[in-house]
Amino acid sequence: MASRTVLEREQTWTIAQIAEEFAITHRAVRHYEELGLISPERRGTVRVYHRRDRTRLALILRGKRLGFPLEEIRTIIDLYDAPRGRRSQLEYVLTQIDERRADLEARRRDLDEALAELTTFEARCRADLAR
Amino acid sequence: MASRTVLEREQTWTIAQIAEEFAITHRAVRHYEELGLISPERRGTVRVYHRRDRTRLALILRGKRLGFPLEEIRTIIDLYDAPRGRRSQLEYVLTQIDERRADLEARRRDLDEALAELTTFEARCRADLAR
DNA sequence: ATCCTGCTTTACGTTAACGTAAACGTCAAG
DNA sequence: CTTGACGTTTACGTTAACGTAAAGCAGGAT
Repeated sequence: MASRTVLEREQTWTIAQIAEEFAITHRAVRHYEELGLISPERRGTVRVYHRRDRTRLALILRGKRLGFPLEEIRTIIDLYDAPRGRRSQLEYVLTQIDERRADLEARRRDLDEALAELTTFEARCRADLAR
Repeated sequence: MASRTVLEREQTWTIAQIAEEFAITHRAVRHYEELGLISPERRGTVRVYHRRDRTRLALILRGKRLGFPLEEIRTIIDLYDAPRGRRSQLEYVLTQIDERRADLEARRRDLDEALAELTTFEARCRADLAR
């Protein structure tokens, strides 16, 4: 029993460690919490972060890099650990997944287009240079 | 000479037509102008838009869909019709292109990652559903 | 006991990207 | 010649995503 508690005691982090590791400010971390994107444990008044929170933070930051607003990011990552008990809920989640996929694929088309233009433009520049 | 002027008279658009076509407001169009992203001709006090402006607007909106800030979008599309006269300028433009490409490819990695996760998540949901 | 360090809340400030009047010019139609 | 229908400038309002003090608690070191 003693070894069990030791082995299963999962690691936690402070807000400073989290901020440091993800290269953001504590203010930003709390802001994400205010918007309901993460909800760390409270020990008394102090925030304690678990692996779950780190996972969500990684998703948040990737969402930001992709240019999504925080509110939208929230609905997305909430989707990932939504209760998928009843059949109706599962079906709802599946439709949401489809919407998300459509959005992401549209973005990828834009992105590939931009990259393609960049390539042909570079070719023109190199041609000018070789002149 | 008469046919020449008729044939070469290039088409122009009003701000209302532009806004309509791109599904944005006239206010947004003027905002982009204030930030120097487009610079339509002036006939007296009135704005006259040419094909060039439409091209830039398309680039602006795609940049927005990709989540870039307008200031950054400006530097990007300015790059496209920067003067590439002197060799030094061409070389500068080429380095800029490389930076842009790196940025876009990083985004694509994020995007593909997100899509992959979505796919495995969907599989889990479908499995749950088939239970 | 006090001091420092880290954490907390509260609250006002800031930047970006427009929205939203307000108030005025203009030109073709009635 | 007076409406409209568009166009223009000026300017203040709004939302998102934090930044930036300010002021206070809490626990370990001296």
